[in-house]
Amino acid sequence: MSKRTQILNASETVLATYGFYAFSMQHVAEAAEVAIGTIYRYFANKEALLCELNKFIREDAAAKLFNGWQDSLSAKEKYDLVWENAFHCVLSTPKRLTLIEMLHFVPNMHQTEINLFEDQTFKRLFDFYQQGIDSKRFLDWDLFALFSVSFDTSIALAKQVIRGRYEPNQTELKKVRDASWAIIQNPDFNQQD
Amino acid sequence: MSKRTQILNASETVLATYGFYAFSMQHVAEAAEVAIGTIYRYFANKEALLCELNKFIREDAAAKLFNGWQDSLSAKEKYDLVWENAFHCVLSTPKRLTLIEMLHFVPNMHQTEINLFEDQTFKRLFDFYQQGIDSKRFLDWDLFALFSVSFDTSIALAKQVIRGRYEPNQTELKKVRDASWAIIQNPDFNQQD
Amino acid sequence: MSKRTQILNASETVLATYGFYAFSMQHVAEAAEVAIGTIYRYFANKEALLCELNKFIREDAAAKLFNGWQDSLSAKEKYDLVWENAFHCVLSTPKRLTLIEMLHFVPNMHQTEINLFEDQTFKRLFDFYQQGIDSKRFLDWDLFALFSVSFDTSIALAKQVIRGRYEPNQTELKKVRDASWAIIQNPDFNQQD
Amino acid sequence: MSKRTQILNASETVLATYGFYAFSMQHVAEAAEVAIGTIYRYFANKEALLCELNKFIREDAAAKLFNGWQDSLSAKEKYDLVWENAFHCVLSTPKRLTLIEMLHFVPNMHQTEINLFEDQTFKRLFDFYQQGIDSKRFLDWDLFALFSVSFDTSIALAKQVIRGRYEPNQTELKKVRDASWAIIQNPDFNQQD
DNA sequence: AATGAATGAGAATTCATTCAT
DNA sequence: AATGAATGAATTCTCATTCAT
Repeated sequence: MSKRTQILNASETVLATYGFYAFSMQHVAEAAEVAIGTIYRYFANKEALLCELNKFIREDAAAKLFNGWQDSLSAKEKYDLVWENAFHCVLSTPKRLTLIEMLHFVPNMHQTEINLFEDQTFKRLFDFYQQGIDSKRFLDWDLFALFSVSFDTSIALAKQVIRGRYEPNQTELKKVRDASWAIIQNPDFNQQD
Repeated sequence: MSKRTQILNASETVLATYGFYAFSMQHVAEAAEVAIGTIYRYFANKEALLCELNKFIREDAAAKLFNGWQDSLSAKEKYDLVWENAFHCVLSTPKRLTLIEMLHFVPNMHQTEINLFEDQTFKRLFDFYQQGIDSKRFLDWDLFALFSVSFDTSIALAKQVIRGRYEPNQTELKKVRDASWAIIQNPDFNQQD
Repeated sequence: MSKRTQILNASETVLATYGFYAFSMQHVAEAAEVAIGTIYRYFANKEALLCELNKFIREDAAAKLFNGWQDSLSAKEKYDLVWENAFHCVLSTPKRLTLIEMLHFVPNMHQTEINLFEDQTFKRLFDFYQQGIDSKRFLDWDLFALFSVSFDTSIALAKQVIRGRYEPNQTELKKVRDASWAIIQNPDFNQQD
Repeated sequence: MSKRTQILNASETVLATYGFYAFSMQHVAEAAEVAIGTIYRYFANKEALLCELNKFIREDAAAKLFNGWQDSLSAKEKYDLVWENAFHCVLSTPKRLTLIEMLHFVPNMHQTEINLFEDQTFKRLFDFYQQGIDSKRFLDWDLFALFSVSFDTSIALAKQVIRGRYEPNQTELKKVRDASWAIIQNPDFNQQD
């Protein structure tokens, strides 16, 4: 693993452990097992490191999200895959969602840039929804309104697990997932089936 | 407004504006228009201030969430009220959700304490759901699984608005809200109606 | 003495002792017997401290230069006073000339600003020369050409003393001083006397 | 040009541009277009580099000062040559005087060593003055007192030009030069002429 | 109760120097 | 000989906290 990646991984670990509250270059250096000066060979300063970490995390998250995706899968299979990937992804790195939120506060990290970046990494998911809308398979709502009642439920549920409020249960999980799929279906279209 | 409240309000403002990144007692003192020393008359130290801020924000959020709640309202009316209150509450203080996440990282702020505190502030909502489950009006799922596909959609949608991805639209909003209500209804129960 | 002055004095001492080579805020703080943080209460940063030091030194030098000046003195008495003040001033703070040179290298310290400042502090001397030129008492040269062969000799001589090349000797000193006065006299004017 | 000379030249450039304030081995390496490690092949460390630079600058200055010097020239011609060489030398490398001053602050660079070195490089000029004194052509003053009212005026005038206070003018320049020559002549001796 | 100057530990950053290639 | 990545001590600067007024 390259020094750069080593440092980025260490940064995520430190941030997830201590938060910004105690995110120091010293801690990162120790966690990455490099000298402090080495960090500055790869990143101009703390701010730059955090910006790069932002991208790094989002890219990694996107990769995990689409793990197993094949164009040959049916729409429902694709949905199930992504919904479950998201659920497990949040659970496996429970602090990440918070990290992503926190990284919004890094100076010079602007929403529009982040959105552009997200557009690219989540393009496949956005396209999937847009096709559903265009083909009348899904309700004729705004894409992001559909999101909030379907895909986002996987994240909402995972958060309840993280908070210790909910024990994941395979059967019930499938029910939630299927309900979130059902809710966005266009009744008219499915009658045609 | 008491000096204490003045300081807590200023703290939220500073935190929402600069994040932890630049959350200093100096900034808080300036925003609250008091001397630094004065903060220490009301809060033992920075950590204590942040813990109190955590409670302060949650209490305020809870109050806003149940604004207009009356026991005489019907179940659906109660749901609509809370769903919409949550939606507008997130929109009116868009950084709050992140603040709440970030405050988890303050040392000596433990998940179990927070959960206990949340249990109290959101008791009414939890009870509302539990009654729905017990009376078979809602699906026989875990309370928090229900949450994730119903109430949580208001927050997911508000977040899309904050991200600039979605323009709130009264008609569509109601559709989302109603769909999130519909999805947790027990079909057997409603047939009885 | 105010803390600010304490710090400026200490800064000159440290700079004169170690040069920029080892001019650290730590050294200044120790020499001024204050905490490092205290320096930052009076000066925004190291650069600002050096800029203020520049002014401080120049003001002090100007005060010493004109010590004893009275409008009632004759032209020659005024010249002798300033020439000798300059000579002793350089000798009493032998590193100052170098400091002044070095301070030109502080970023954001620009020649035009310095000249404006010098114009004010040395105004009396410039006026004195200008009157000499206008009244035809002095040679009809450029003011600063006159300077270089008269007033500047006091500094050139003092530097030789500092370098250990020359032992000041009251009688000879007067000869140099008087020669430097003689050289700028306008022969035509003095014939009129 | 040898790598060593390349590095010394780059050192002067960097020093003249940024001062000690930002004189780093990194900057020198970039300016010299060599790798940092290469500097250490030619100079033991930064201090050694600066000491060598000191010599390098002084040797170069001495060479320029006596450029065109021939024993066959008359005393006045020699004086004019050196006076003007000095004047143009200061103007062509305006930061050098300050550099030389600043290099005094490099640790282990002692005044006596520097004087010894100067004695060698300026020997010709010192001898010239001493012969003038011995032959009664010049005033019977200390050598360095004579210096301050004659040769040093060329440097004083050049400094006024650097400061932007004076525009060099060929005719006037000669007047200043000649006046500085006239002032050190022994009237008794010249009557003999 | 309120103030804000003073403190100094700790964080970010720089940079001389080393050393494996 | 030449390179430049890696190091970590030293430096600048910040900021929580104290305390005399």
